[in-house]
Amino acid sequence: MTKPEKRDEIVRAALELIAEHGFHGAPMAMIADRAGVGAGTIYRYFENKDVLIADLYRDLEERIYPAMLEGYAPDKPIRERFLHLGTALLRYFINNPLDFRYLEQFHNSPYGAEFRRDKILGKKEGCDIFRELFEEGVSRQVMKELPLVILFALSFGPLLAVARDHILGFISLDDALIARTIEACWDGIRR
Amino acid sequence: MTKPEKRDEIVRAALELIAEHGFHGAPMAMIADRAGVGAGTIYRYFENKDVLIADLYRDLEERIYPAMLEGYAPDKPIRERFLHLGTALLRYFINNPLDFRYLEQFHNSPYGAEFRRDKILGKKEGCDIFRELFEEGVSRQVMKELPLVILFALSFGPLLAVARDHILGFISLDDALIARTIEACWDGIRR
Amino acid sequence: MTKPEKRDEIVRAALELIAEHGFHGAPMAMIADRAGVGAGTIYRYFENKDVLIADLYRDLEERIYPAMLEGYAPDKPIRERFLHLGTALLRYFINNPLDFRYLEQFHNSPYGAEFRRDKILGKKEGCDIFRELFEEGVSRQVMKELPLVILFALSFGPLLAVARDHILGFISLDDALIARTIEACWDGIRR
Amino acid sequence: MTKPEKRDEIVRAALELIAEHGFHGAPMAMIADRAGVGAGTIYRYFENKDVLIADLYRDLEERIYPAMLEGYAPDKPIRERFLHLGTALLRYFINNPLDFRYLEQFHNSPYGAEFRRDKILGKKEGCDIFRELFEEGVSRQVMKELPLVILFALSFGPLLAVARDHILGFISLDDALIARTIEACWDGIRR
DNA sequence: GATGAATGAGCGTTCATTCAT
DNA sequence: CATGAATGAACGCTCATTCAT
Repeated sequence: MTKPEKRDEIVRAALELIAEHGFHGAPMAMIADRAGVGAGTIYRYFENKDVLIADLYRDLEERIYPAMLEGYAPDKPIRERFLHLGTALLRYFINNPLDFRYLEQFHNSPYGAEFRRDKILGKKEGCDIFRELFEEGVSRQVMKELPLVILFALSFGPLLAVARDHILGFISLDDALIARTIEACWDGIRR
Repeated sequence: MTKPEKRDEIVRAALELIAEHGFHGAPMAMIADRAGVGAGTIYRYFENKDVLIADLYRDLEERIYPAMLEGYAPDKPIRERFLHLGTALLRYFINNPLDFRYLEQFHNSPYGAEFRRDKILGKKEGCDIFRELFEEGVSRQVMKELPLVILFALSFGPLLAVARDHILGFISLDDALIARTIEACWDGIRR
Repeated sequence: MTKPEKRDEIVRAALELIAEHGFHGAPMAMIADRAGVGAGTIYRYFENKDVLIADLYRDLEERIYPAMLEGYAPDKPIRERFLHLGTALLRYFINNPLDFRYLEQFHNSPYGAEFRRDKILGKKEGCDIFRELFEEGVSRQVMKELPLVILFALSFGPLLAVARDHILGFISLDDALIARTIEACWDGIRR
Repeated sequence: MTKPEKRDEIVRAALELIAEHGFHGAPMAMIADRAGVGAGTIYRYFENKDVLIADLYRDLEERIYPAMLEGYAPDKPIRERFLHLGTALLRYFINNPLDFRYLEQFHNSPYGAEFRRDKILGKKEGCDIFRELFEEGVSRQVMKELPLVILFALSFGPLLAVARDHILGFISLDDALIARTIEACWDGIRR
């Protein structure tokens, strides 16, 4: 087994366990076990548990960004672009519930404190596309003239809540419901 | 020092520490220390840490509900009622950031798993008022015909996100901004 | 409630709880509760838990001694005297299982270490009657010429074992079985 | 230091401390200390304290049984067989006082409650040999026609008492005294 | 004198991390 | 390199004892 494969196994095991049982329910020994490596091996790839957790988070972001951008057409109207991004993100969460659960665990924990500013996608890559969209929307007077942070909240707030409800089984989202939900988000931010 | 005062000190200390550092970062000994009591004393008032955490949550709910209902006029139009409740809740969180942070910690943890369904205010009293409002709004065709769960998400999602941003200092909400935010939420759910 | 009554209640409660659940299962607070007194009150009558436990033991001894001597006729033959004492003791244990269980708990614990030498009845009063009997039996060549300690062992060993078995329900002793058991003990020590 | 050596050290330390001070007087930390290992190390070999205690007991049984059967001749007369077993057992206790003290602690404790019925050696292997002997003795009319439980009591009761007295230094048993004691036990049960 | 709330040392146990193999 | 046995600090919790009322 070569190096990157081992790292992947560790990351996968950690994601599963933490998503399912929280940080509390995922001791390093258990992660090592599930990954099929020795406990000490984890420390060859990650300095300590905090670093593992943070790296895992970054891995996640890098998976979400391309999923969101697939089929994205920057020259379409703002509304359509918003609907595309929102739908893609919500779909990603629904199709990757472990990722979603991990994200929630991470954000709501001391581990994620330093990353919190960045919301779902941080101020890095993934977020830029939304930021640009919002800035364009505001300047073109298509969206409400509200601080970016609030536009984010109006978009991601419902989106995350709805994803959680679906994953926890409180509701079952089909394509129609997803579309209507994202449209309702749009109603919240549009002029 | 009489009985209720000690209980209050413990509750206050636990709220502070848990809101600030999470459940993990608030050992019983530290809570006792901050409360100015012996470690064993906590167990005179709370059977164990889980019970302390759950009781703390219930205390919180009982403070939020009346704050939200103050000045509530059930005979006013649906929109105004929604704005009242949303504004009151957001204001409460802004004025009681510790309560808000605790609530978030609680919901996102095994402790709060059983309460999760109930969203912010549980399916108990506090939530009923929102549920009734939504049901009335839908049946009177003032609100979108969406599942209740989604209407909740469209309302509370942004509200909580905005509260978090304010408390973490990413934005400073004044009365005007609060009003515009809640109105944007309304735009999301209204027909 | 006057002083001696309170003491009695404490002693009774402690006996019950310790006999039933062992020293481990009988915290001072529980004893106080069962006795209907405050936790601190126990310390007016007993310096600490060890003293309570030792005093309780002495109380017990003082109840057993007269029970054993009732109807004892020092001028009867040695065999008959032995049978009387053995039967009386076994009967006492069967009729007072709590006392017996406590005695066992006590002897087999660090608390009883210093008393162990004295066997069931210590080298005090209660034991003297047996010692005298054994000494007389040996010197009159009615009993085996064995060290007193061994004669004690041959008498009390089976007696206690049989009492325990009865109390734990492994056997049900009736008058006939009691008599035959004590007679078998006699066979063990007699010439 | 390899694996079994560490386990052995822990078992030895636990045996010593528990035999000497009882379960209460042998905290895990103290056992670890005496064994020369870290506190957590014990838990690699024993799930928890209860399991350590029960395993220790089983270890003991497995040492006693063969010691008792060494040189045992099943075709010798019943009396001789009884004398052999009794002598061997008493000798074992005298030569292994720690084992004896541990056994007593164990039987008289909640830990040993489930094993109590089985007397010294449980109803497993070790005990069967005695049971068979008694059953044969009764059916051949060599022993008194008493319930097995009582025959056990008449045999083990004195044996254990005498072992205890020797170990506590109240008497010093030599070969002659051992023989005469076991013979006295035989007198108790024989016809 | 009686109380019982308060105490804190001490318990059994977990787990992130290390390091000899 | 990879391992996993070993570690010990830190946790949640109990309970004998004290002392203000």
